[in-house]
Amino acid sequence: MPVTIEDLSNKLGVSRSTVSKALNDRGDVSSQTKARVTQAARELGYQPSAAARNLRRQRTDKIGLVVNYPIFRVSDFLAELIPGMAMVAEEATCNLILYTSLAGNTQRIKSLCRSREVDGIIIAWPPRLSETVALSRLLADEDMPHIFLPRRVPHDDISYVAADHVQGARLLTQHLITLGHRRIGFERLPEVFETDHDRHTGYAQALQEAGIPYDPQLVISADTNDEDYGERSFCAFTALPEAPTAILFFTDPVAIKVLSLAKERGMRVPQDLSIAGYDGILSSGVTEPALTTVRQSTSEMGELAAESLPGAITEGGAAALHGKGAA
Amino acid sequence: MPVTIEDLSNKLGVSRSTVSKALNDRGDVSSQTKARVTQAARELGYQPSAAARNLRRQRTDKIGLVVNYPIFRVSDFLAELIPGMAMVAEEATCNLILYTSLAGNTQRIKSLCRSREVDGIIIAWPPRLSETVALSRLLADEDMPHIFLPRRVPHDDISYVAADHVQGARLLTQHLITLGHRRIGFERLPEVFETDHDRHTGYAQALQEAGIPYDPQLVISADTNDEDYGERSFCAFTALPEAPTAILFFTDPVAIKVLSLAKERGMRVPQDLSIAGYDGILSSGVTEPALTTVRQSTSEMGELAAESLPGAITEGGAAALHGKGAA
DNA sequence: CACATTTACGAAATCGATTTCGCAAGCCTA
DNA sequence: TAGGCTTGCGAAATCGATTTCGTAAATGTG
Repeated sequence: MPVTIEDLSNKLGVSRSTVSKALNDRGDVSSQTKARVTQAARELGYQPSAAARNLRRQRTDKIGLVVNYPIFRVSDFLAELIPGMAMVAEEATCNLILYTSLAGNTQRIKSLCRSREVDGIIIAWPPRLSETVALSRLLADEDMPHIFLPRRVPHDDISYVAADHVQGARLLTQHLITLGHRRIGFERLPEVFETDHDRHTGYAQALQEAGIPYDPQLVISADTNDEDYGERSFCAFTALPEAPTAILFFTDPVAIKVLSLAKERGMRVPQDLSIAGYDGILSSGVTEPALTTVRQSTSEMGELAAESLPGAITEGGAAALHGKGAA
Repeated sequence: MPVTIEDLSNKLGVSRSTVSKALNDRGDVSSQTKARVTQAARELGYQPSAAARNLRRQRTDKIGLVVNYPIFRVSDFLAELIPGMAMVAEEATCNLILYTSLAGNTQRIKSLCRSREVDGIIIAWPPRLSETVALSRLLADEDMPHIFLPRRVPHDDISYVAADHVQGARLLTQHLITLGHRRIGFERLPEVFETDHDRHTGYAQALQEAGIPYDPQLVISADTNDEDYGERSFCAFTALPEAPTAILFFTDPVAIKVLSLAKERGMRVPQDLSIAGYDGILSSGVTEPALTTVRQSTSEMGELAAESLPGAITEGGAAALHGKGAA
């Protein structure tokens, strides 16, 4: 049985209140008493019970990381995200609690809020916009500070951390233009997230700045997210009457897949076709030729999210927090 | 302010005890009363306070994942490990709490135990053997169920989950032998973990089974873990009077590095040199030529660890738990 | 009908901290 | 020296659940 505050107070012949005040450095305690208490606490290895403390203080110093998506799909991204978040959280004397099986289940999210086992929530991979907004309202109703990651949520009163995809896609496109490309393919994602919208905006901006006309034929929408995704996309581009000399893809795995397809068909990369990805995952370093890619500063985003939440919690109420530039 | 059990009892005109007993399905409550309580709880959206519950029950249904190593070094592995662990834990109505900054700090680990904010601990990447044993003793003294991952701990009373590296290395070596290799290089790791020892055992076993004499010259110890690690290793092997035709490396990143070095020097892989890794990380699928690799079933290990701990906690006292075959 | 047994519920203790508020002793001031 | 202030401490309330145990009513038994 661990040492309790009562054991301490008995041993010292002072009241529990005094012990508590001495250890927490608040209230009226003489410096002598404080010293005696501190000393005894160290000797007995006293550590306050987290449960008792949480109950009384009505806070837990824990942040929930709710992964709102089939987790196996995002584990690469997760690997970058989690370490940073956990470390930053711990610097603020918080810890991260993982919730992987709440996806889409409003009831269970509500339960999580009501049980008050976390002080705030980070929602990784929020659902489509309308649901995200609803989710945010729900959390706000429950007085639960929260933040979305890594997708922009275009509402003034909803907090998120996300890369600046407009800028990212613009830079990437500019890079391809600098290399001499004029016909640049762009693959739209089927999902209706801001991410896709922003990238498209950046792509269009870069074209305009370079005086290249925007050709709708070069913008192809991938219709689903299944296995053949990459292949169908690739075919759609190559089947074009005037095929692009470079293509922008949105996830490196897909770009890598397309790269190998292109090589299979005897195209030389990047001489015949330039392929660009977006995630900057590990593999980009090991493929050959190396993939042109914009690196999302994932770990930074995680850190930012973890940082922002304790602040919002302490100051009471989640302040609107936005933005985060891509590298 | 969330609904408390008192609100419920007031509304229904029954005592708190009755409400609690009804909801937890224990003690004497008439089925009518139980129905009324359940109904009201649903209506009001009552969810018991985690803190109050934890305090009274003296358990938290939380498992600590203590990453006992600079976390950025292991994030790839972590990405595979965490999802499985978290999901399994949640099936057992537990959650994982991340602790990334306790590495080696005995005091803080002791504090974690004493605060009782977790019911059990998974230690990822335990330190060298002697420290691991000491750590296990400490945790046992604190009555904290715990398990080590993913390294074998050769003590009967210490629980761990790890791949069967003897078998894994044996299979990999056999594979190379089947391909016709007779001189197979083996790289020993500088660290004194069982992992290295077991792999070496498996390697030696496979050679013996194939009637190939064990040549100590082919076994090279990497001395440190720095940047040039892969390069020095590679040079050591190629500098041998009779160079190996295949080499076993222990981490895929190193193997991949060596692969590119070999290509730089004009060697053809695998015609001139076979290179084998061990981790089975993503990159193995995207390098060219594909790396021969033994896949550690990381996610399974995570699941196993998460599974074993709640059992040990419930049954009181961590039962000795061992083994886990490699694929 | 008298007595033993169930059944259903509630009062109160408990988990282990924090925090408020009151009180006594010591000190100062006029 | 009487009255007001400060200082240091402790009694008790509180956070919100669970659990033990006692008791009244209902039921069963001879």
